[in-house]
Amino acid sequence: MVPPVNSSGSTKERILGAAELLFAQRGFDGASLRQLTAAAGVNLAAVNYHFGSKDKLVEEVFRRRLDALNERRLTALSCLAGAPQTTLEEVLEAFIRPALDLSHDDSGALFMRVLARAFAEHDDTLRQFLSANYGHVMRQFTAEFARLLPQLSKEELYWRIDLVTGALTHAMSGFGMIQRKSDVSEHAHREQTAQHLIRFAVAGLGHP
Amino acid sequence: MVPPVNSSGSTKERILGAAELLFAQRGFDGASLRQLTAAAGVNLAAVNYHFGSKDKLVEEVFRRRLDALNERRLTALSCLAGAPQTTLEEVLEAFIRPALDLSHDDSGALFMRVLARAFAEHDDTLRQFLSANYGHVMRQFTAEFARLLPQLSKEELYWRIDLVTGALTHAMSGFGMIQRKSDVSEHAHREQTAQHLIRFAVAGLGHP
DNA sequence: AGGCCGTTCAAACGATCGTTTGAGCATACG
DNA sequence: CGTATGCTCAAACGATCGTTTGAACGGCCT
Repeated sequence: MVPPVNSSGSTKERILGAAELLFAQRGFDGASLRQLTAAAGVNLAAVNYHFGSKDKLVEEVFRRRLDALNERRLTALSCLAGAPQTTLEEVLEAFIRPALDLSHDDSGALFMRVLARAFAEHDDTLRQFLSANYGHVMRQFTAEFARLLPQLSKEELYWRIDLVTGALTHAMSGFGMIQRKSDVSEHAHREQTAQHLIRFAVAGLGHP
Repeated sequence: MVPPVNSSGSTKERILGAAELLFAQRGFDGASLRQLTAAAGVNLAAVNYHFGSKDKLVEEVFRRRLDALNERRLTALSCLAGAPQTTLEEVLEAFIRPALDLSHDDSGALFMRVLARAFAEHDDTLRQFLSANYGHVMRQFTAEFARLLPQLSKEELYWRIDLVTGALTHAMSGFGMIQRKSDVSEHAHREQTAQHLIRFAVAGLGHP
């Protein structure tokens, strides 16, 4: 049913790549270990051998991408902290750009779909994992937003951050689907996308 | 594992109610017909007898809510069309209010979770069903947005609508979770929520 | 009463699920 | 050379999945 796609890399990485693809296409429940290992071109037992269980594999799929993504986000944010006059747009750029760079290549775009699924699932185990491992990133950005938007009540700020998060997740989860017009360069398209997302986020967060 | 919850109504409606709850909690794949029929207090075979298959049951869960929801949206929109000077805020109110009214009661809020899941799933069958049955609603609102925001290019408008849709879906899918503070009335809380969503949507759609 | 029809029921169907097992293979080290 | 060690493999495990079956039940009509 699912043709083998990966023929390079270690067994662990072939599994992670195939998992990212099939989790994005069919969900965590929908993608079976048999489809997954067949697509990766590895034995069925390899998942339990290398990762322990299917759930641990799911966690590893997230960890592989989010570790690098959130590190880049925090780096970009700390670079801004040095500047005397940081703007809302710059902070949002520090948050959005790394995610856009990630979804630049196909597998990265697939991961954004996986992430959007995880948000919609409302699965407690997964939420606790994400909160425990990457909650500090969101907390740091939230603090910065609060500093830049002192006129907003705490409740109002949380509402806006929640709405912006939803918009960005929804938008970036669709990147694998929409066809880029061939008459614009890859770089120009990415720049346009970044502009759309950032200007929308600025308007949503900072409107009077 | 799942206690029976429904003890009133016809078999079909008990199934639909339990399906809404379990689809929201565990997803379309994750909720089995055995859990579902046990929660509804009906026999396992009742689903296939009354709905034909599990997939048809999923469609019926959507149809039951979306028929009324989108009819109310279109009614509210057509009421506005008569007025000489309609504002962006009024059109967004026509779109958002019916959904908020729906998620007023518990089962309605659960359905918003189901809807958010369907968006994240990117399932082709389900998308075609939604597009075929309710695409005209989105098209009508889009036309109204285009009329009210003539300065926006078609591409820019689609981007903003997509982002606003994502924000609203994300926000409303969480309504079942967050606890309302007991010191504000139900009605006041709903009014505040509506204000947050509408003002955000106005800012996201209409910013210069 | 008797036959019909819509509905419910327990039981079973084959398929597929995540996981485990134990043998087999290769490479590295003494 | 012998033997650990890390990994892969086919095969099987019990559980659970969606769906089907045929008998049983209950109200309604003639």
